[in-house]
Amino acid sequence: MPEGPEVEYTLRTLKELEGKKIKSIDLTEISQKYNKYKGRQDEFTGFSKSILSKIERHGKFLIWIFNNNEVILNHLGMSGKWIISSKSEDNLEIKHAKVIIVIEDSQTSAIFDDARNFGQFRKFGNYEMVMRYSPIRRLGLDGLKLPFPILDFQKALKQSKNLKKAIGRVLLDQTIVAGIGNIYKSESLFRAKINPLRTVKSLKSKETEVLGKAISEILQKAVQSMGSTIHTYRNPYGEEGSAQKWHEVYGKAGKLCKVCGTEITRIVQEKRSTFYCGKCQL
DNA sequence: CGTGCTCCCTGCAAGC
DNA sequence: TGCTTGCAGGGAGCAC
Repeated sequence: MPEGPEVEYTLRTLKELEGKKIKSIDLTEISQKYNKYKGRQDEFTGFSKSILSKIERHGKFLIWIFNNNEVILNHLGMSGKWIISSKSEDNLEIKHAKVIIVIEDSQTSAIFDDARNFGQFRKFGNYEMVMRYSPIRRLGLDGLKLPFPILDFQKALKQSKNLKKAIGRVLLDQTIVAGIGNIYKSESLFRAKINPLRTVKSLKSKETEVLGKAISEILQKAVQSMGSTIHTYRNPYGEEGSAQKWHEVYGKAGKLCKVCGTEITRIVQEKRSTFYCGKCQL
């Protein structure tokens, strides 16, 4: 389940492709089963012979920039992953491959594999068009930015639309902090000892400061662990992350809190699971 | 323009 | 054992 840290780790790996010449960007046969890819191959023929100049991460989005000025907006969704392969026969074994980027004059290709089809891979005419695209334009501060901009975080929380909402749901709002997903939401609140049901309005300045620090520490630690592997996530070399080994509350409903021994609670906020310790988190 | 709602999709685990 | 059910998850696109 890629969140900001998993996308960041993916980016760092994919950066080895920067500066390389593209032979082709191909949508796979299986991709044509799905409306979001169907009949779109023509959009990607113009990338042949272009150079991949740079890949950027904006929140959980990856933006692929090419020297033909065209840009690809890419999101891993919940099950999407990139696989860097140096053997073409590998491609056949990847069951849900949607896109194959072949590098010129090498055996290397990058394959976008996305079992649940929540991922995105779409072309924009240029970089400015992507920046104007609403989900990108509205992204809030980057949760992985160092040092974490505490004051900006506190200011963003204070927007009137947030005040009556529970902090557990506001943390998933990418227009506030970009890069937090459901796992690190619960883990950050546990680290900050804040109950996910607390309204934003009820949080004292000191508490939001502690929360901001907790978010930053959790996300950084997750990147260092190569992300969390729950079900599907792998980095582009097929390696699993290890952040799930230090999760304190996520997915641990009914298990005992390591700090106080109380059973971890699972609740549903905005149709998303939230896990917390009712004793530690007030 | 922002907000809130439904839908997208498959693999896996739990329950029967 | 084998079937059904529910859950996992972030964003697109739409109506308002």
